[in-house]
Formats: sequence, structure tokens, C-alpha cells
Amino acid sequence: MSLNLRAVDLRAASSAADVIFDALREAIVEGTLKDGELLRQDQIATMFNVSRIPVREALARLEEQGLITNQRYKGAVVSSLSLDEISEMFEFRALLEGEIIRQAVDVISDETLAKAKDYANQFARVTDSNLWGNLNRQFHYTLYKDCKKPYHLQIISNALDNVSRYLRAQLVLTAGIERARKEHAGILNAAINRDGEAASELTRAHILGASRSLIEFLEKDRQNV
Amino acid sequence: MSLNLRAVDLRAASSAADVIFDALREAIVEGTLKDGELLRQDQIATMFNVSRIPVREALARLEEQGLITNQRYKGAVVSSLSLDEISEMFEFRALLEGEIIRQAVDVISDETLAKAKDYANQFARVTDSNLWGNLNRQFHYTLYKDCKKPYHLQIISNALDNVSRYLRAQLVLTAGIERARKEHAGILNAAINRDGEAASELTRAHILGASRSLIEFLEKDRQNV
DNA sequence: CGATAGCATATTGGATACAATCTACAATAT
DNA sequence: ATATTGTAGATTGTATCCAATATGCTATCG
Repeated sequence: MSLNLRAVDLRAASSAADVIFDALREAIVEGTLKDGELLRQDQIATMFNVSRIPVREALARLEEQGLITNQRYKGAVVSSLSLDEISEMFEFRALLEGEIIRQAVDVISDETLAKAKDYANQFARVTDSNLWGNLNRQFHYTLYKDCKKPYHLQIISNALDNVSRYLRAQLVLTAGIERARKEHAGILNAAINRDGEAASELTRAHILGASRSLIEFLEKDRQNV
Repeated sequence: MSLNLRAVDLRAASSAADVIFDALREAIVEGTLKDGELLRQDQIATMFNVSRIPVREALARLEEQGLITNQRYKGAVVSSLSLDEISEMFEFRALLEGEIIRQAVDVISDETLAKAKDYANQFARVTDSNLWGNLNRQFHYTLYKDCKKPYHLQIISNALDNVSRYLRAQLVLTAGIERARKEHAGILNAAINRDGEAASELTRAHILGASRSLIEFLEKDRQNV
């Protein structure tokens, strides 16, 4: 077993369903596919040059994640969340992320802190709003990841997936960026000082504040439809 | 629209994939399908008298829930969790359920309390170990449900799904029933007294205690394999 | 006798074909 | 004109079929 060749684990390679799942997931999370938009199996199959079978598998998985809703014989639509549902998901995130960062700051490495700082800086500098969502996610996720709780992290990630297409509206349309920038700095600082309690409280406030701002915005926005 | 006939919403009717998903999920959660057991598409298809297509859809959804693991071209096996993973999931449950019951006791109705008491009694009386898992779930879920946080409840339910096949071993093989019975009584009492803090703390202790007992048992058990 | 290549069988991934159902519009009756 | 029924096309759900891959046995070579 000493062949001078870089090998990859082909068993872990992606099936067509995997590729389609990832693509749809990303499009929904980024908001490219809008709230309530109808997803036609045939259309997606044609786009990816496959039959409808792997498309259906991807859709089944997306539904299990809550990102789409399937109605038998009618089709799949991108899930459209009520204000209550959005609000609940932010509360959920505040609970989970507040707890995880408390545990994380005790074990987070200096390299990881440096990475988080880098993401925070990029987030503050970059002006392309398409990048904000991802940089925001990277910043937070980086702070959490050293605590070695993969299940918690996966659930957190999924919860974020379910609200990011709304969060983006909050950042872009309510001057949320400037506030987020400051709050990120505060959280990062608490992490650098290894102050779990402060990091937790600031993270909770960060999430719940964004929630309030978003809900307020959506309340106005949804009236004029 | 006033026809004297009891109608049902056929659009909500189950597809073959739904039926198979539910059946497999239940079998895994109850432990009928064991840890690491291989699931053959063709065999399942034959059992339900359908083709493999809806079976594959069900398997895709089960994998998304973490209940099975799929390996390309090899097949699906019931997920086998490490002690660390099991332990993490119990911590997760303790965090979530501790918080939810705190919020729930403020709004829980007397009827719901009566139902919870009924489940607790059944749990204590029944001797058929196959019923324990479900009664335990019903007891806790009943206490939570009035708080109207469907997303939280769904995540809690899924987390329980992922560990119940192990929990059952703890109840059956470590005299966990007697302790669970007492702890249920304590939690119920705190709920009746509308003491959110006590209910939360007792629920956390209940879950983390079961976790410790289970892990200890599994450590011994897995050595002799 | 042991290791490796070749082959047969089993199983999964995906394509094609068909059945069930929905949607929209035309036809008909009142 | 309005409401109901019938029909055609579109779309989803499932069955059947083929291709890609894994597994295990056999044969061959050293």
C-alpha cells in the first residue's frame, strides 16, 4: 500500500442526488430560489441532465430538512415561514448558539480565533451583499467548531439554513450590517478573553436582536402584498 | 358544501414512500431493526409489495434524519452511534428539554397535566418493556406540547428518535425503570406547582442521569464484543 | 500452497415507460 | 349567463429495465 499517488475515497463520491440536493439547498438558503417558488421535477432534471429519479431523492431530503414542502401530485414549493415560525427559529438559535459558544471559548485555539477575526474583518469590509450571508455563517461557525459537538453544530447549521433567506433581507434592508459588525467585534472580543458568559450573552443578544429587527421589517413588508 | 358525509383530506394521504418511511423509522426507534443492521432495498420493496423506487425515497429521508447511513453501491445500515455521539445527544436533549419545560409549565393546561399524569402512571404500572419507550416519550412530550413551539418539539422528537433504541437498553437492563418512575413523579409535581425552574432542573437531571447510566452500561457491554 | 486476476452473481444508481392525479378549458345543461 | 360535466395536456408517483459497482468464488501463476 505504498504507491506514490494521491488517492481519494471514491466511495464518498457524490451521487447525482447529492449534487442536486446541494445545489437546491444552496439556492434556497441564498434566496436565489424564492419563498413559495414552485419546483418542477422535470425542469430540474433537464437542468442537471438527469432523469427525475435523483431529483425526487433530493427533494425528499430537502423536505426532511424543512427547506421545501411537498404536496402529493401537486409539487414542491420552497417553504414559506410565518413570522411566528421565523421568530421561533431565532429563539432556537439563540438558545443553542448561546450555549455552544459558552463551551467553545474554553477550548478554542488561537488559530481558530485568528480565522474568526479574519471572517469578521471580511464581513465588515465586503460590500457585495451576496457574500454577507456566507461570511456571517463562517464567522459564527468558526467560533463554535472547536468545541467538538458535531450534532449540535449540524442542528445549528440546519436552523440557520431555514432562516438565512430571511436574514439576508434584514442585513440588506435594515442597515443591519453596521450593527452586526459591532456585535461580531464584541463576541470575538469576549472569545479572545475566554469569557464564556459574555460570549454567550452577546451571541444571544446578537441573534435575538436580528430577529426583532427582521420581524419588524417583515411585518411592514408583508402588509403591502 | 353541506353533504352529510365524513370526508378526509386525500391530498394529505400517504404515498408508498411515506408508509415505508414511517414503518422503518418506528422499527429503528423501537430497536426492532438493530444497530448496524443492513437494509436491502429489494427485500423491503418485496415486503411492502412495491418497487424499489419508493423504498429509496424513504431511505433518503431516513438518512437525512440520521437514523441510517448510506454507502454508495453498498447499501444502508441502521446508524451505529459511538458513546461520544450518544452522550452528546443526551446533552443536547437536556439543554433543549430543560428549556422547553421551563417555558411550558407557565402555560400548560390542567387537562394536559392530567394526561401527563396518566402517562406517568401507565409507565409505572406497565410491565411490557416494549411499551416503556413510547409511554416515556408521551409523558415528556405531553408536558412540552402546550408551549406552542413546533420547531423545538420537532427537533426534540428527532433527537429522541436517534437515541431511543439505546435508551431502551438502559431502562430494561439497568433497573432504570424504577428511577425513571420516581423522576417522572418529581417532574410532574414541579409542573403541577408551576415551578419552571424546578421542572427544568429535574428534567435535565433526568436526562443526564439516564445518559450516565446508559454510557456506563454500554462501556461494559461493548468491551465484550 | 499463497497470492492475484478473471469471472459470476448480487445489489445499488439511474433511465425509461406507464399509471394516477391535477389543472385548465371546452362542452353541455339548466 | 351560470353552473356542472367531460376531456386534453401537464405533472407527479411508481414499475420496469439497464448500467455501474461490490462481493465472493474459481482458476491460474509463481
